[in-house]
Amino acid sequence: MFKRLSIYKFGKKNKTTIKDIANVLNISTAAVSKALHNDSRISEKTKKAVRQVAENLNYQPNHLASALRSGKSKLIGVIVPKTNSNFFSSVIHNIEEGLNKEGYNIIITQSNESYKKECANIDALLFTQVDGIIASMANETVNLDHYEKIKAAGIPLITFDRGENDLNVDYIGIDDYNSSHIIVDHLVEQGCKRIAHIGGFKRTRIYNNRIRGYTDALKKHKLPLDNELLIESSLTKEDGRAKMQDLLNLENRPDAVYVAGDYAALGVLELLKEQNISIPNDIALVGFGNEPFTDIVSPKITSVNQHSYEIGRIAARTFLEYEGQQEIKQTLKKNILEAELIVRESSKRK
Amino acid sequence: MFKRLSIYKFGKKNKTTIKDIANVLNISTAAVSKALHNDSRISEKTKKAVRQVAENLNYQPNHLASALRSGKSKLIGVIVPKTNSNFFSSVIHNIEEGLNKEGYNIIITQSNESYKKECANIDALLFTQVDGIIASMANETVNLDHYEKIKAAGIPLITFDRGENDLNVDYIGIDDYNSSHIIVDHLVEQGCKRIAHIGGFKRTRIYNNRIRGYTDALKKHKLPLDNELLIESSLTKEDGRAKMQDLLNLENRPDAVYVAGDYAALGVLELLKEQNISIPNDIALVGFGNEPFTDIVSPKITSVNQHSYEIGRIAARTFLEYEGQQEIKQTLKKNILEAELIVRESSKRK
DNA sequence: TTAATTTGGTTAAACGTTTAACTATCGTTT
DNA sequence: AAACGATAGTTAAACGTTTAACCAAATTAA
Repeated sequence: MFKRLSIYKFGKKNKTTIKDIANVLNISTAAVSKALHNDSRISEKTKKAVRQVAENLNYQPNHLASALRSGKSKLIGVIVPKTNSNFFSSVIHNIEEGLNKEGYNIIITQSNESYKKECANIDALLFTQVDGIIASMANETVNLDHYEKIKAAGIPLITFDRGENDLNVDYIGIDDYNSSHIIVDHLVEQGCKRIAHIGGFKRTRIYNNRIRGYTDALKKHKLPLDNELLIESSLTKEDGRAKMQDLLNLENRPDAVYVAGDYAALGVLELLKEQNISIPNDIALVGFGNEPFTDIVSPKITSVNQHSYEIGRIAARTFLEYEGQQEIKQTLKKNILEAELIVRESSKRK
Repeated sequence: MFKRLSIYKFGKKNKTTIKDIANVLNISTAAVSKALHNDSRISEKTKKAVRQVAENLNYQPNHLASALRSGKSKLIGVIVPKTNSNFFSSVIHNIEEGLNKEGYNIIITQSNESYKKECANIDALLFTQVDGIIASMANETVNLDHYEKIKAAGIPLITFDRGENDLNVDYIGIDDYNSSHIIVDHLVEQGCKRIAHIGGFKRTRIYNNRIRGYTDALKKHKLPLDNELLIESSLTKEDGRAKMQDLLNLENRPDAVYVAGDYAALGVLELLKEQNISIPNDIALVGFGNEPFTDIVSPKITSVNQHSYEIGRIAARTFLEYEGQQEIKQTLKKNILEAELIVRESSKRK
């Protein structure tokens, strides 16, 4: 047995090119290229020979060269606020699966909810010559010029979850408006009469829709609309706590809280437990996103499943539909999925 | 106000090139290229003019072309088992931060703990002509041929957290062996006498080190080594439950369990709560990884902080040290950080 | 004054593919 | 027998940069 050397050299790229293959077989590089792409103008015999030699020489196509020549990098950029949430991680996984099949690879970037980082990400992706971008916007993002840049670059832009109507691009997400209806319906059914909503920023489309759904659902059930019970929040765990404390300070406390994000709902849960307020009997709690921890904590938090699988799959498919459609107009598609309420202990008053 | 058109065309890439700039200024493309790279052989006056025109024409360099010509893609591949863990997500963030500064961008791929996916990821990254790869191995991975491929490609390979000694590449991780000592010391201090260890797969270096640390620490404290108390696990939440049940079935139950992963520790916690076994008084519990949920559940789980920040930063720095070192031998570096035990309710017997 | 050096460029090839346009050979049809 | 159509390639340009090698003009040194 030899001990493997612990040292290896960089830069020593003795890469085989199609030229090497061509030389071995005494044919042109064009023939090799065509053979490898299974062009009909090359005989089966030559194709076999080329494949054999390519194998022997351990040929690896140079992606940069083909991308440069063909104008297609076969790379898709993905922008998400954060990867360490189950929702985004799962969406990414499914986008990847859908695109890999067609020979695309994805570049994942995180904005960390920062507008500046999102701009930098877009620049980096365009710089890398991606063939398309699938994005979910940062919370901070209001100005959309950087997204217009993508359109200006002439590549497809597909948004999911956090989109913006003004952008006029494809979108995949759940029906936030109706989700609020489902949640309020459920809480009313459990006997709740004063339902508060700790929502996200109104300027963000999805949160705005949830807010509209909430108010309309209250009207539907002929419940009074109390402005004190509708609160805007950054939806972090800490802000969830803070906003819940505000609600507890009210003279007329709510008997249910619908929080537009699971992390904030977790903050609410902690605060209520600390103050020995019974969940769901004193105050029922519903979160949003169905993050794994909603099923871990005690009491388990009722939440909304956002169908990350479907969203990822549809995003990939949507992009692929544009494939090859050079110079052809984009047909705008909005995919709105029906969300699913997962009822757990935090809102189930037997 | 104009209503923005909801339709835009793809492929219409009227991209400005250095040739366009050269034409405007009536100089050569070489001069433009040099001006943009701040070459000393170009006068300040020309540089200013070039930059101005570039700005006006909204010039965006074609990364593919420069990468092809220079042989450097300025792209670094990152391979992680999963992005939806706080540890990996945080490491990635810090790698990115370190590399962005130097003009590098990263491509994140997930293996989903699958050996096959890991192979596919490496192929995809090499295909994309990344300048280096920073990786943490999948649980499933035993055979290392695909990693040898990276070395064969002549680019730096840096591993973190889940590495392998046989690979002989740079590594950044915590001192797993000593972490076990710290944990056992802590549990002994709390009065525990029969400490079980639900560990990871022995074949994985980090888990093997934790196991060795565990047994050596027991010896150090003159505690008997009971094979029944040392269990190998896949460390999922479900397997954690199952392995804890095995421990509970023993005639002589342990009075403490040190679990090599937080998810498995969570399974343990759930099972113990269901069976009304008091934590930490009947059985003390320690996890590993300091995942955010350890601080959410009740009782909060004592765990080990793996310094994801440092790991990411060092990984980036390690790569950058190779920059420009073409044809120069790699000097093997193993960065072993001291882990930190975060003591919480699950092991604190007042 | 002449040679050497510096300054500020230019020219042309190269990176590894892809692809439009062309060609040579052979078998088939009228 | 001439024309045609397949078949199976070849040639050469192109993608947008970078860079080694070269060069002319201006400046400096001897």
